[in-house]
Amino acid sequence: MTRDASGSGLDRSPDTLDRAFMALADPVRRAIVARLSRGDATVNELAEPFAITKQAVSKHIQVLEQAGLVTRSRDAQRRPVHLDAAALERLTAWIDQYRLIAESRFRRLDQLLANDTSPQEQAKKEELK
Amino acid sequence: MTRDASGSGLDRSPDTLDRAFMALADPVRRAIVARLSRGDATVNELAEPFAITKQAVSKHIQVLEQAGLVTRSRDAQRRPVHLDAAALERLTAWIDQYRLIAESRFRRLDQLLANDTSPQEQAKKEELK
DNA sequence: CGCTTGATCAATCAAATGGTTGATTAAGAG
DNA sequence: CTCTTAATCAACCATTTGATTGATCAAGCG
Repeated sequence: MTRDASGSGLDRSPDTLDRAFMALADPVRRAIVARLSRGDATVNELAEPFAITKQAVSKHIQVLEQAGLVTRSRDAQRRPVHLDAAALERLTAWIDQYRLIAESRFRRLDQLLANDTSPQEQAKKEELK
Repeated sequence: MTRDASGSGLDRSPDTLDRAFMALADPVRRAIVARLSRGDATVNELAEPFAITKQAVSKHIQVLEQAGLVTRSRDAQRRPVHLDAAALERLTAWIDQYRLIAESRFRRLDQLLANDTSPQEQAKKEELK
């Protein structure tokens, strides 16, 4: 996957949506997001509830960071991880974009069925396929 | 991977969320979702815009189906694929759940900052989990 | 300075994934 | 029945990923 497939050379690197959805596809990373929603935390704090090493958690955070979902700052030798709520909102925006289209289409179809419209009008409206 | 092993009982089995986010992590599958938002379609119709075989598209649809994002029915020898808007809504619901928590926390923090709080203390206030 | 803590880097390994080609099933059409 | 179309199944290959262990780096602390 991730191959160009179009010859235009535009899709060279996986975009932010790829990384963001991929990041949330893992239960450990989702748990990290859940934890971070309540406040910033360090790698060690995040690693504690799980039966995986800190190195693994560090990698997970790298994934979340490259997906733009979290940011990291410096506080002495600690590197607190911060959840970016705006990035989450961009995800829901993408999903809703198509969800709303599908729902409005469903509502229109529902109306047609309720109104018992003439076959010709139905055929017209059905060109949205 | 995908192992809970934490005993906290948060995420146990290969969840629907896993599959759903994983499904949307692929640009081809997102394009399929975008196309399906405008109406049901067959494998061949979906495969046409892409430089991949119909078998590959069939696999993508299987992934989307196991993620609960689409359903398939029978129409003679055709098997139209249908987008499940409710499944998309469940995804946004999960994201928003934590996005809203993070945002409300940010607003509280914002209020604290407005009350003349130095950046160092900001990190300490972060302990309001 | 050496020592401890927090975090990352590096090499490695098993398992999963995306895609392909080729064969096969399901349902109609001639 | 034979042929065509739609779609899936099956075997296979290349790449990627998650996780581990061991070493390394960075920043205080005694």
